[in-house]
Amino acid sequence: MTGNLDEVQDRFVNEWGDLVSVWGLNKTMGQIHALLYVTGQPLTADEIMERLNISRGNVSMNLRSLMSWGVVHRQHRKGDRKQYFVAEEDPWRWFKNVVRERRKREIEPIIEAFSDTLALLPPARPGTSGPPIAPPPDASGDDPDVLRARLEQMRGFVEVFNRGIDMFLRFSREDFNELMELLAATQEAGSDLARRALAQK
Amino acid sequence: MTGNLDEVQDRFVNEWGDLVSVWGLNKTMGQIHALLYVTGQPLTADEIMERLNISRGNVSMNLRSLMSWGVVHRQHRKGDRKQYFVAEEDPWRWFKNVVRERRKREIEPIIEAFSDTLALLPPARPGTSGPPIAPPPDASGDDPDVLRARLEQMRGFVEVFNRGIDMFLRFSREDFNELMELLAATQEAGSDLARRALAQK
DNA sequence: ATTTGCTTTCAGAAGGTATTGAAATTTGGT
DNA sequence: ACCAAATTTCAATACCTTCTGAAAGCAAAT
Repeated sequence: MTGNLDEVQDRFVNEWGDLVSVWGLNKTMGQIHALLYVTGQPLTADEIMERLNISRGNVSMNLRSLMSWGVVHRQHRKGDRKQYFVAEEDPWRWFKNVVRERRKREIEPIIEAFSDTLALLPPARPGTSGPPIAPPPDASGDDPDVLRARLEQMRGFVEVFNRGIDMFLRFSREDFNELMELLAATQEAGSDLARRALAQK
Repeated sequence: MTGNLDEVQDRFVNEWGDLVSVWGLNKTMGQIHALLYVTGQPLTADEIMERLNISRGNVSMNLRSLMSWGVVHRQHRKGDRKQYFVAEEDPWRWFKNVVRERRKREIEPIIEAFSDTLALLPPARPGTSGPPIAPPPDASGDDPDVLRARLEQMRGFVEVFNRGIDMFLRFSREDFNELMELLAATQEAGSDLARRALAQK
C-alpha cells in the first residue's frame, strides 16, 4: 500500500505543477519549486534536470523565473563550483511574493490603462454623477454619461480588488489566521462583522 | 482630444480582454463581456461578431462559456427569433461567480489529490508531529517524517487559502467594503485587528 | 411538411507558449 | 592567463489553446 518516498514526491511534484499553472505560473516552475520544497535540500541544476526529466535549458530558465518571483534562492558552497538551489520554506512568504509580483506586473498597468481611457470621455454632465451607477431606464448605448458611469463602476471595482490585495499583503500570517477565525465565528451571526468591529473603534 | 464613443468602448473592450486573460478566462470572453457590459444593451450574436470582428463560431462558443460562468445571460423577445445577450451588471456578483466557479473547477480537485498523496505515506512516528513543520536540522530528503511534515504544511496552506476564498464568497459587497475600511484604519495601529476584534467578542 | 432564419458543432488552420539542445558565455580553480 | 566545468542563451521544434468557416442541427412560421 505505501509507495516509496520517491513515488510520493513525484506525485506531489506533479500536483503542485498543476496547481500553480492554474495560478499563472507555468507547470515546470511549479514542479521545480515543489521538488526543492519537498526534498528540503539544496539541489543543483543537474539533479533537478535528471529528476524531472527536463532539459538543461528549461531548468535554467525556470530557475531564473522562480528566483525573480522570490520563491527559490541560490546557495553557494565553498570550494564547489556548482550552484545549489533551495525553495523558500515558508508558504506564506512565497505566496505573498507571487501575489505582490503579479499585482505589479498585471493589475497595476491595467488600472492605468483604465484611467487613460476614462480621460478620453467628455466630463460628466452635472447631475449625472450619482456615486455608483445610475442604471439608465432603457438608455441607448450612445449616451456618453451612461458609458462613463459604466466605466467608472468597473474601474471602481478593479480598485477595490487592488485594495484588497494590498490589505492582504500587509498581514502577517498570524493576523490573517486570526482574522479568518473571527470571520468564521461572525458569519452565522449575520455577518455584520465590519459594522460591529468598526463601532468598537 | 475626445475620441468618439465607439473608440472609447473599443479601448475598454480590449483592456478588459487583457485583464481577464490574466485571470484565467480567455481574451475573447473578456471582450464579449466587456462589450455587453459597456453598451448596457442586449446584443445578438451577429452584432457581437461584427463589432468584435470575430467568427460566428467563436462568438457562440464563448457566449456559452460566459453563461456557464454566470456573467452573461440570455434574453428572449416575443416575436423575435434571435437570442439577445446581456452582461450581469453588478461587478461584485460576476466576480463572485467567477471565483466560485474557479474554486470548484481548480482548487477543490487539487485538495483531494493532496489528501490522496498524503495517504500513501506511512503514519507519522509519534513525537515527530509538532503542529507546523519541525525543520530538520540538516535532514536528508529520505526521511518519511520530514516528507510528511512538508506535505502537510503545504496542504495546510492550500486549505487556509481555500478557506479565505470561502469567507470572501459569503460577504456582501457592503460588508466587504466596510471590512476594507476597518482594516485600512487599523493597519498603522500595528495591525493587531484580529486580536482586538476577537477580544471584543 | 417544408422553408427559412438562427445557432451550434467541430475538423482543420492559426497563433501562442514551453521545451529542447547545442553553441556561446561565464566563472572559479589552478 | 588559461582551462574546464557550469550556466545561460536562443533558434528551431513540439505542444496546446484558440479561432475559423462551413456543414449540420433546430425550431418558428407558413
